[in-house]
Amino acid sequence: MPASHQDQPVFRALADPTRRAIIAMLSDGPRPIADIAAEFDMTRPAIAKHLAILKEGGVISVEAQGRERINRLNPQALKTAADWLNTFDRFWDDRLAALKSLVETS
Amino acid sequence: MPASHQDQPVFRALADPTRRAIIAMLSDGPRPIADIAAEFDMTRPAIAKHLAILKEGGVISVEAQGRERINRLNPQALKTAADWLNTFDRFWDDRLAALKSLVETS
DNA sequence: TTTATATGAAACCTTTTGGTGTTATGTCAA
DNA sequence: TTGACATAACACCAAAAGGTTTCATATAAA
Repeated sequence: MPASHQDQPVFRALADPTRRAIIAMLSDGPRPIADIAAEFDMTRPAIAKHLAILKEGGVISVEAQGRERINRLNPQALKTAADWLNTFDRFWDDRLAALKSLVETS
Repeated sequence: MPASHQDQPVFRALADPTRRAIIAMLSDGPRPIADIAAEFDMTRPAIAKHLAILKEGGVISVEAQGRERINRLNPQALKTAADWLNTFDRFWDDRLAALKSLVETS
């Protein structure tokens, strides 16, 4: 899987430590903004901006539920980035690479 | 493998499309700066800055050779980022996840 | 030794990023 | 219906990012 121009929003989303922490947090289940913001030493608008960038990257989807907006992780976007990185896994993991190609061609 | 503060320089290095292109380029073998810069519509100092950021992230190492400086890919740093992302692979690849745990415990 | 080449390094500029505070809006609950 | 709550939507700011041009320095080659 070659480097694609389309990957940019995902990698941008991953570039900030706060956003990676949000990703990890949402992997335990969806949450509203205020709930997320409570975990950080940062104002809610700042978190809202991070969520907007995560959404642009397709990393989360947002669903309105009454007056709350539920943020849900969309792992497929992470797979995009993982796929690109795993292109290089021949450099560090020959055993796994061999197995993977076996599985994928079966 | 949990999100680590230590990962930041690597993810920062990956955030720019030019730098990802350089990474892909160096995966075919080490190159001097001018050689890399020739492939981009950008001045050499700009490329030099990107290389500095890649080096900060541990993604490349630089070795002086006469008046040239050879830039060599260091895949281990990429593994750091890949490991973090692959933490989420249970969401998209159950078959591979199962196999992986099998391999890793053998 | 002179000249060309490969790079480093500094000064500068514009845009983006990551924050803040404030105000407006829609929804739930008393 | 009134008040509290969850969020959106500014306007604003400082610092970092991503470029540029210019100049200095070290090495190779003529």
